Order: sequence, then C-alpha cells, then structure tokens
Amino acid sequence: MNIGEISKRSGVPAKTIRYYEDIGLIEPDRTPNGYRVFSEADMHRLSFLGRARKLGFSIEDCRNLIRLHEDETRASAEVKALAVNHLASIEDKIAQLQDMRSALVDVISDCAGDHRPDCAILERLAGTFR
Amino acid sequence: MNIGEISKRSGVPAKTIRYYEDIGLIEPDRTPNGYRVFSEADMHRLSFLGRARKLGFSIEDCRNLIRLHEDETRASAEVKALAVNHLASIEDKIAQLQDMRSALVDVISDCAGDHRPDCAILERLAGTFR
DNA sequence: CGCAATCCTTCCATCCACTGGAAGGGTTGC
DNA sequence: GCAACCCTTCCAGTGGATGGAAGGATTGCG
Repeated sequence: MNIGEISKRSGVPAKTIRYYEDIGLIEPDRTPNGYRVFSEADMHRLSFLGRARKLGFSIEDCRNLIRLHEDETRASAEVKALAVNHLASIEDKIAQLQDMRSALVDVISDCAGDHRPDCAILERLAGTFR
Repeated sequence: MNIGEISKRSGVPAKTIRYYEDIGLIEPDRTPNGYRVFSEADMHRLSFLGRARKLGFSIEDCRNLIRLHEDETRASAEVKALAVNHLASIEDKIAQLQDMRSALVDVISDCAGDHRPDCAILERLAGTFR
C-alpha cells in the first residue's frame, strides 16, 4: 500500500506519516523506485497513533504507549500511570483556560461595545483598575 | 532604566522584552554603548502586554489592543469584538480539552492498573474496542 | 589602579507537531 | 504520447518564547 492509500485509510495525512517516519515512529519498506510501502501492521500502528494523538498524548507519550503495546510483559499500571499523568496535565490546561475565560467574561461584560472610546477591557489591561 | 530593571518591575523576562522589540512591539532608546533604555511609557506598555498575554491574547491581538489603546477615536465595540472572538476560541479549546478529558477518564477507569498486561487503555488505542 | 562580579549585547539553536510549497521523478489510463 | 496524478526530498515557517555561547560594558571593592 502506498502512502496515499494508507493516509486515506488511517486518516493520518501523508505529510504527517512522512514526519512520523523521520522521527522513528514507523519504518515502512521501500520499493526499488523509492516509494514507501506500508503493511497492515503499519496501518494498525498509524491508527493507534491517530487515536493516541486525538486523546492529546504527546509524541513521546505515543512512543512509550507503542512500546508498551508491543511489550507482552508490560504491567497495565505503567500504562495507567502514563495516562493519569497526561490527564493531570490536561486538567491543568483546562483550569488555566477557565481562569482566562472567567476573567474575559467579566471584563467583556463591563465594556459597552458601542461607538464611544471608553472601554473597560482596555482599562483593565492598562492596569487602571486593579 | 535598563532591561534588567524594567524586567523586574514589569515581570516580563528580559529575553521576552528583547523578543518583543524584535517583533516591533516596543522600541526602546539606546545609550551610546548600545544598552536599551526604557521609559515609563515603555514600562506601561510592557505591563499592558503582560496582562493581555495572561488573558491569552495572541501577539497579533496584543498589537491591535495596543493600537486601540492609543487611538483616542476608537470605538469600544472594536475592542469588545476582539475580546469576544478570543473568548470564543478559548471556549473552543476548553471544549476540546474536556472531550479529551472525559475520554481519558473513561478509559482510565477501565484499566486495572496492576502488574498484569491486560489494559483497557491500550485496547482502546489499538481499536480493539471501538 | 586592577580585578571580579554582574550587567549588557548579538546571534544561533531549540521546543512541539506538524504543514506548505518548490522542484523534480514515476506511474497510470486514454 | 501525454496529461493527470502519484510519489520523492528538501527547505522554510508556524507561536512565543527560551537557552546558551561569545564577547563587551559597568560597578564596586580592596
């Protein structure tokens, strides 16, 4: 299977697949003319990567997840620890964004939003109030 | 005032201040020996930038916010529109992260997290279940 | 006056995870 | 025979800094 086909089937863009090869996440064969050839195992791995990335795992996490997936002697505790760490960092980000959100909501509600120049948002940024 | 002092006073790291100069957000004077000299107006602007960045505004948004701040004929509606757009993109990000979060929470709760290799997280990533 | 500590300068590289595009070669179908 | 489309590599850019090297300026102390 060529890169175009596996890209369509896995949902991972061809550019991204080449990038994943660059950083050692997959190692497709090559035809004599230099085209990459992908196996069903590659397909499986790309889908795995696609799902892990959708859950927000970093590339390094993905590398570890693949290693664990292929290690039949793994302890599920190791996988879980990785996922729990990741969850914690997601929750950190959510909390940060929610802080921003509530500050924005506050300041937006204090701004008239009309043709006049007076603006609570700019005053807040300028430090005029607090 | 040198870069070290304004950095301390504004809370913006010296490296970042130099970067802001590079991209045209501030234009400090220079002494004959090449040192940057910052005025109270620069201090004000850096604090403004620091607050805007804390609210998550992009550098380009900050550029516009500064422009509006300095334009006495601005309409607060323009500032508000910018902030409302930004708020919407924050809310998008929160929603995405919350989707990740709930998927992670689900899958984590299905994983025993013990010494055995069986792992719901890996199964989910491998596509074994859905 | 000499010297070390501390400041300042510029420039280049790195992070993350791609993505866009140029330039060129290979394959397929009519 | 040739157009349409596939594939290749390589380079550059995204955002917003941050780390570090190499070297010049200033300050304070003995």
